[in-house]
Amino acid sequence: MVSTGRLNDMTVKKSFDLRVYEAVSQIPSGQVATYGQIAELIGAYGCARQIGWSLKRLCLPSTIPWHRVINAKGEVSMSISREGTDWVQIDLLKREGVFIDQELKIQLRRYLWKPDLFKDSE
DNA sequence: GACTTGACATGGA
DNA sequence: CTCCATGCCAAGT
Repeated sequence: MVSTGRLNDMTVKKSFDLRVYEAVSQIPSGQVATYGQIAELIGAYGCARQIGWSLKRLCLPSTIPWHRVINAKGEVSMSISREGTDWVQIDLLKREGVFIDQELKIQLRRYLWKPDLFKDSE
């Protein structure tokens, strides 16, 4: 809910993170979603990078299935900055039954989450 | 306060 | 399919 009243910067940022977390929480086990999907879902199309930042802030005390968020290439985003949490993500996905090949490629065709939002509108 | 980087996406070559 | 350029926004320097 975006109120018309003016909010502090912290509040705005916080709400953004919260929206990200809520969207991510909706991803069912055994499925994955892309950063772009999440961004579009919270009404921030094109802001995929911010999704990554939001998740980075959270990560550790995660009741959120952050590991189900991957990039559009169908691969877990690997980065030295993550201190190996990327590999943890891969492990978690595998435990949920998501098959990942040697190239770290995931079949989006098969595991990509389909939000209820659109359904059969088209 | 400007410049560079980064857990990204999309479209054209 | 891969590589390059552009857009987006926040954080670090």
